[in-house]
Amino acid sequence: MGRKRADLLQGTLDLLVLRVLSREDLHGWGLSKRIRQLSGDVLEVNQGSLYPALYRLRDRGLIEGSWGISPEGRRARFYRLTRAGQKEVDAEQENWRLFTAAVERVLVAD
Amino acid sequence: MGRKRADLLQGTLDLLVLRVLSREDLHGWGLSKRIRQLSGDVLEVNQGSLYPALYRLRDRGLIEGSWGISPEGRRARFYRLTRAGQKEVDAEQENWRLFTAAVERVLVAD
DNA sequence: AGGGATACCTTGACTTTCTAGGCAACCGAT
DNA sequence: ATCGGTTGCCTAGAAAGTCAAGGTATCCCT
Repeated sequence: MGRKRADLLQGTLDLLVLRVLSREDLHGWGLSKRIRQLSGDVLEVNQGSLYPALYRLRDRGLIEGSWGISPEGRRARFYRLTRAGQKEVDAEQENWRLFTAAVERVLVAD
Repeated sequence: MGRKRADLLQGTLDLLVLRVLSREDLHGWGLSKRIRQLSGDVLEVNQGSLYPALYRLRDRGLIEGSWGISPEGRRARFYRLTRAGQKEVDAEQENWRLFTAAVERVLVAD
């Protein structure tokens, strides 16, 4: 019900995850912290949204996961972009830009 | 399943409707055409999304509707912003800007 | 008579997100 | 030794918004 700040708009989470993973392989927990940090503490990624999103992306063949050891020395599953994911992130970002530009046009119309 | 663009991101429709109504009173059909036109034919508003959105906004007390005659001479329900709606549109727009700026920061990081 | 445009409205499925948990291992402090 | 905090993964159920696909009615033009 209440609209908090930090609530994500449907569809943006996939793009954010893909874009961050396009720069570095990360595990879920780290991804969450990275997105929050990069966004300047504006975007909060819920675990309950993140993991389902990762499985979605994996099922679509855009990312792959493998177990490893986190910088903190814990067992963690690291994700990396597949070839398809590298293409998808560019497409989705282009899309996002087109979309926000269109919204902006409506917002500022004369 | 397929993701077309023109699909709206959840949450933006309310803002678009409020912003357009903040400049002119319109009925559903006209609102739909106006948003498409202002966005440069990028944003398509489905009737099945628009009417529920209008009722939501009405139930939240942000807009009011009244029957009238459209420019084409047809019976149509015109909506206008309430006082609360005028405040809300500014708040939601500010919110949208903060959100997109945060996303952009993640997208272009280093 | 028929088709197209205008205009309103509803239903059901679908997708995504959120809330709110659970589980486990590790670490520092008491 | 145990307690709380952190790291880390995962899931179930509910809530919300959008979409596809309808239906209804009136008006106008051919």
